Amino acid sequence: MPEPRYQRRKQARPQEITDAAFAAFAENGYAATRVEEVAQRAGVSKGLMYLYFKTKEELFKAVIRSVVMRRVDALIEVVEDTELCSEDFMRGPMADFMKQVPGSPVAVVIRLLISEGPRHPELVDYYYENVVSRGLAAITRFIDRGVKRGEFRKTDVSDFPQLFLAPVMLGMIWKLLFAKRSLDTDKLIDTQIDMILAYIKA
Amino acid sequence: MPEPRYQRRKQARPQEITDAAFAAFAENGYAATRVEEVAQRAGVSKGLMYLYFKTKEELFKAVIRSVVMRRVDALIEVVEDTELCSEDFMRGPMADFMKQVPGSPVAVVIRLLISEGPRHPELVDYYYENVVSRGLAAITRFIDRGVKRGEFRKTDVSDFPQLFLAPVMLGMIWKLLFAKRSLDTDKLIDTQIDMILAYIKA
DNA sequence: ATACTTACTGACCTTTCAGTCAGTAAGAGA
DNA sequence: TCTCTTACTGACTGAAAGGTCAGTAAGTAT
Repeated sequence: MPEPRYQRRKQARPQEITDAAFAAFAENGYAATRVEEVAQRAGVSKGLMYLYFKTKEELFKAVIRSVVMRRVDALIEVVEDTELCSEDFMRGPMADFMKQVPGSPVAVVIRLLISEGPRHPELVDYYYENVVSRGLAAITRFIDRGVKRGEFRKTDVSDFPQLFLAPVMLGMIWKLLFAKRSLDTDKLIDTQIDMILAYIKA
Repeated sequence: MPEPRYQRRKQARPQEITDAAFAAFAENGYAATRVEEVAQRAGVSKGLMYLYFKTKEELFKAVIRSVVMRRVDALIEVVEDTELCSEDFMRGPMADFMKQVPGSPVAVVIRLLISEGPRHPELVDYYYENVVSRGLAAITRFIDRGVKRGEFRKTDVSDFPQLFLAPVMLGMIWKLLFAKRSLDTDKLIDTQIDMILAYIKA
């Protein structure tokens, strides 16, 4: 009895292909990744790729979406349901969240968006609406709540939630480009949080 | 008498080609830019390109180097030769410098490095040695000088000059990806400087 | 003018890769 | 066991783009 040459797995394929594509894109970027290489990683023929994704570009979009989907709501939920006082929250759960971003798949997505974004405006919009915009809004709500509770002064910071992202962003880029020149991203983030707190505490 | 079909300009060519390539890369990124398109922009035949640059990759490196060369020392000189007190310097010349980075060619270089850097480690090293490392060192010296003068407290900030870059970096990426969602980069930078000052002032 | 050097051209070669499709076999149903 | 459907394969195609090179003409020296 001959070993079956392949299994039919219609329902699992998209995930498998998407995962393989993510790994390949993470290593080499979009342009330098061949569809056939993704197929090999996914243990699938090149032809099948085009059964599930009409073009390489569609595959790219699917990859971004799948990564985004999986971990959007993490921060937002944490922010809304905490019982800690604002300072403890910033130094605790919020700092932890920020620290793990630079090493996460999100960093890869950002890199891909920076490289390919200008040629895929709808994708950038999608990412903005589903991640950036919601994340920033959550931070702003958090700050305003602190103000309302009398823990924080009223400052420019609630207009610039990006101040929280800035060191995370820099940490991401640094890790990506200058991996061998070490930078203590965690401490960088802690210091930024210290500064913000010193600046806004009532 | 027939119009000459071209001029020979051996010495001016490299610059011209490099400038054209920078413009093309800025618009479409490295991978999506055809050598022939660069040639057209430079008003030159495709063949000539390969006379001055052995490969497309060599051209890419030359572009990065030429941009870097032209404006490395700006910040560093300004920092060293000022007579302002540290706070005024940070709010004045230093802030101005930081604010103009996101719209400058440096932003394009960063984007190119993020996209292609992982495949050109020597180029990343070159950029790190000539720009990042020297820039950060200048900032650290500036902070330490402030401490020595009694203007600043001794804080973590002199270990993390990246805190100055972080909002600049975020501003760059934002402009690149989310151009249509406005962000007041200047005010973001001012706020970060406010925060840093509040944190380190003696 | 004439001979000579070489910056420059543009047609061509070659490779690479996204995308296609005729055919095959896995697995479900009868 | 024998269909029958369709998930899947892999050889193929066409086009795009990096790179080459024989030839041409701009400029220079004599």
